Order: sequence, then structure tokens, then C-alpha cells
Amino acid sequence: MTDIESLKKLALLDAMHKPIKLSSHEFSISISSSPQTASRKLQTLEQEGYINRTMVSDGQWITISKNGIEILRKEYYEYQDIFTAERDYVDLVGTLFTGLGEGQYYLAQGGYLEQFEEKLGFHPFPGTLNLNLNEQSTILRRKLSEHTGIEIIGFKSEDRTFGGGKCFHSKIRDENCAVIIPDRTHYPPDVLEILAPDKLREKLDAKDGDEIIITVML
Amino acid sequence: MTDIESLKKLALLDAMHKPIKLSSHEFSISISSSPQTASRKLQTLEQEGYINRTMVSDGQWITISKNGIEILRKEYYEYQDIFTAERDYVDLVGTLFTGLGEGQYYLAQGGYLEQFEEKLGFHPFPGTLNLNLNEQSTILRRKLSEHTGIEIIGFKSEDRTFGGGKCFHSKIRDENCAVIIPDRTHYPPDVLEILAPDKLREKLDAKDGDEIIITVML
DNA sequence: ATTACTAAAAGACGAGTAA
DNA sequence: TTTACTCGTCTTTTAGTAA
Repeated sequence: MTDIESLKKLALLDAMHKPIKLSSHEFSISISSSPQTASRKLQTLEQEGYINRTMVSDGQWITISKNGIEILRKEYYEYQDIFTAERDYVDLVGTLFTGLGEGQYYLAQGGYLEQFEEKLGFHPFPGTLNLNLNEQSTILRRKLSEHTGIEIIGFKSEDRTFGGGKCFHSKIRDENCAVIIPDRTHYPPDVLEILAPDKLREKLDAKDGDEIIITVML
Repeated sequence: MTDIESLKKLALLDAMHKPIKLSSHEFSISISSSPQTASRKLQTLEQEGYINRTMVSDGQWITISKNGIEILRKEYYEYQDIFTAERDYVDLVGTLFTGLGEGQYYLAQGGYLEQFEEKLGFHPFPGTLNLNLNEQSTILRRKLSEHTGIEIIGFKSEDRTFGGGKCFHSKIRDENCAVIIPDRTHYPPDVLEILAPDKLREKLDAKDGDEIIITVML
């Protein structure tokens, strides 16, 4: 088991952004232990590839490696999971991009339209707004699937079947909208599709690349 | 040293919000250890007051206590420190409220006005926008004091002295503004005061109780 | 099946020491 | 002063057992 507690201490000393000069004795104080243990822990962290060290006569220069940052970030996300789970909404951040226009095709299907009107309480503008979520929001977005949301049921037309999914009431800068999470999608998980009663691009005066914060009600 | 790793596992199993049923064997799997160790760790956490347990014939019901949640939250904030320190901006979330109007009084003082114009690059609308920050943002707001920001120097008039503080360039929905952090203030730490060149309430079409997200440049 | 004891095995710690 | 050995001690873990 890797000593993430020590790694965290190094991160709090800002070793993620710049090399920090540290002696075993100094580090022993911040982990409330002996210099021997401190020394050994730094050795171990280096062997495991979580930190890089350069020894000098009166101590060592330490940086946290890419792997080290990764494992800390994973830990951070676990705590985010714990403490965002208690909220009844979640803010997702992403940049606007233009999709391939299939949103429009699907939205034109009566089987979907009826459900959106009935279950979301608005007639959707024929086209979706697509966000490219940042790393953190992609994680949070995954949590959406654990919530029931508003179920959209799949159906069959003469030609093909249309899959189900679920929606969540949402807001962007006070504009009502809804995110739609298809059960199966061609999009990668960092893409978020948004429905709204109006043409959001105009209402928000937003263009491709703009950063958008959307508040999703759970 | 308390076994926060085990406590975190329990939190991820949702023991913060409801009692979860768990046997030592099941828990041993999630902490990758033996049932004996799992059993002992749960005993210890209970003795330390971090969890509550009710034993039943085929396992035990576990909830995380108030103290347990507190220690986890502390851990969470440390990770927030680590991972929000790398950004050059921070998003604060709060609800709009109407202050007592002293903002207007202070803004009318020439000693402040001159500095705002010179250092912020705009002539402030005579009145501040006040946000009541949520819990998480209040923590983040405290971090602002660690940054230098734009210094506003105190001065004396004939009658009294006016204290110093600092400002940060900010944006609310693309509207330029600035938060002002007085060195000493009568407001509690969950209140954020905002300056802008225009009457933001009108520009944003916002009213008391509306949720506002402000991006503060560090 | 549980929980939780005891006792042996494994591992972590820190004093002493060398470089 | 450092880092990082060795080695005795203490702590933690797990197997075995009882309830």
C-alpha cells in the first residue's frame, strides 16, 4: 500500500508545482515521525515512482512525479464523490462545440418529442447544445448515471429502433434547459448534450470554445 | 493515527447518509485485508467515535458519526487546497442579497474612488453587489487572502480613517467586475462584496436570492 | 454464517552507526 | 550537518479458536 499520506504532505508543501528543498529531519516534523522513517518513506516513494529526488549535501530537492499527481488526483476525486453526493445539484463545466447535427435528427422524432414536452415541460428547440466537459466534470457526469433522473423510453419506427435514456432539469445562467444522457451513445463520455426551449446559442450569446457552466438538478 | 482510509471506504459505501449493512468479510474485501483486520478496524473506528455500529446476527449496521464526517471533510479540504492552488482563477458560488448600503458610503469616498479607477481600470457604479457564499465557496474565499491581489491603501479624511484591503479582477457571466476584500470588515466571512462599472443587478437581471457564479482571477 | 479473542508471523519504527 | 544502512523493539496483521 503506497503512503499517500506522505505524498499529500509533499503536495501541500507545493512539490507538485516546483522542486522543494527538504531534509529528512524537516520532513520528519511534518509527518510527525523520526528522521529515519522520513528518509525511508521518501526512498520508498521514489522507488514507487511517485516522486523524483536530487540529493544535495544538506538535503534533497523533491518534486512529485506525474504518477504521483495522478494518484493524488484520484484520491481527490474520491473525496469529491463523497461530498458532492450530498448535494441535489452538480455544476458541470465545459466548452461549447458544434456537433454533427444528429441531435436535430433525433429531436425531430415524434416518439422523443412527445416525451420531452410531457416530462420536461417544454417544447425543445430542434437542435442540441454540445459541451466538451473538462476532466473533473467528466467524472461528475458519470455520477449522473447513478441517479434516476427523468426517464425517456425508447421506441420503434417503421425503419429502426430508437434507444432510451434519461434527462435532468438544468440551468445555464438562469436559462432553463435539460441534459440528456442516452443509454447508448456514439459520443465519448466527456460530451454533454443539452436541450432547451429556445436557441441557447443566441440566448446566451455563446460561440464555439466558450466556457459554459451548467447546473444539473439531480 | 486514525485510519482515515477505512473511514473513506465507508463513506464511499454511502455510510455518511444512511446506515449500511456490512460484515467484516465484506469490508475486508473493500480494504484488501483479512476479516480479522477488518473487524478490528471497525472496532477501533467505533472506539475513536468516528462511526456508530449496531451488531446483528449476520453482520453490522454502520453509520459515520458527526466527528467522522468532520475528519473526512478536513481531508477533502486539504485535497481541494492541493488541486485548486494550481489554477489562476477560482469560481465562487453564492446568492444575491441586499446589504445595508454602506458599500455606497465607502465608494463615495474620493480616497477609494481614485484607487479603483486607477488600479481596476473602471469607475465603479456607486453600490456593491453582495453575495452570500455557500459553504464550499467560503472556504475558497479564505484562500484569496493568501494571494496578493490588487492592493487598496487605507487613508484618513478629516473625520476618520478608512481601512485598506485588496481587490481581484472578476467576471460574472462575461461582465467585468472586481471583488473587494477589506482588511477589516463588519461582514461575516461568507459575504462577498463586488464592484462593477455598471449596475450589475440590471445587467444580469438578478434579484435577491438568485444564485450567482463569479470567476475571481488570482 | 457472524464477531472478537489469543498467539504467532510480518512489518514498521527508531536508536546507533557509517559514509 | 546530511542520507541510509543494520538491528533490536514495538506495532500490526493474520491464522486459529471460541462464542
